[in-house]
Amino acid sequence: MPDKLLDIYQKLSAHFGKQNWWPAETQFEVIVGAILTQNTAWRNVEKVIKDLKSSELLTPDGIFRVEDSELTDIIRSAGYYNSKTKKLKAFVRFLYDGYSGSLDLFFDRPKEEIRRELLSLWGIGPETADSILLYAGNKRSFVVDAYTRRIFNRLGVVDENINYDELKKIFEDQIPANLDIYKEFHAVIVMLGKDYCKVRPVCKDCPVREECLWIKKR
DNA sequence: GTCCAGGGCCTAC
DNA sequence: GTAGGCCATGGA
Repeated sequence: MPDKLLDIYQKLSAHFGKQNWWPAETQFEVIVGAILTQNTAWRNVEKVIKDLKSSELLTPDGIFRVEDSELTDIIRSAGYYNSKTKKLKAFVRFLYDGYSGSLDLFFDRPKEEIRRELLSLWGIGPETADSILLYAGNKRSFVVDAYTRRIFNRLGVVDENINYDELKKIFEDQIPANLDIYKEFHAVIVMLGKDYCKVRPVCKDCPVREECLWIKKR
């Protein structure tokens, strides 16, 4: 069944509707959100984004200039505030060092090159790099997260211990080379994960329960 | 009180 | 190269 992934996508898409991810007004807001939401519930990030905006700090220049202690204070409710302060600072320092603080310059290169560079930064791992590439840079780079691995393991598509790059490649090999599908597929995966496919799943009314092997062998 | 959330880094084997 | 510990808040 070569089109299994697309089949799942159609079902999720029909069930959840268009998500128009990532919810952000600027490229930089996507990047900040991607770092702040690492292992953190999005609702805890929303407040911080709002506060950064009202403090007029949600720009490369703003993050570059703000004192570490003030930044830590503002992002506190997103958790891991010490390391996230360092991560945000590391990114804007890199952006100024290499690209005069310009995201347009930064993104105006082949995606493989951008990805390697993002991964070399402290605090940016594969998921954050791919989120930035896809939702801030509009590059086709599929985002894999804990939900993706859990869901497609339960659906019988992959082993639960499959590594990040292998799982990413499976998606990129099988879905159409379409930016909108890349964005929406990951978005509805997260919706499914949040609403149904949690660590302790809520299988009643799950839109893909018919194809879920995990339910059957439970 | 316990578990979990749109990860990633560091250290030990 | 990988398993385990660590980082921390807020909601269920």
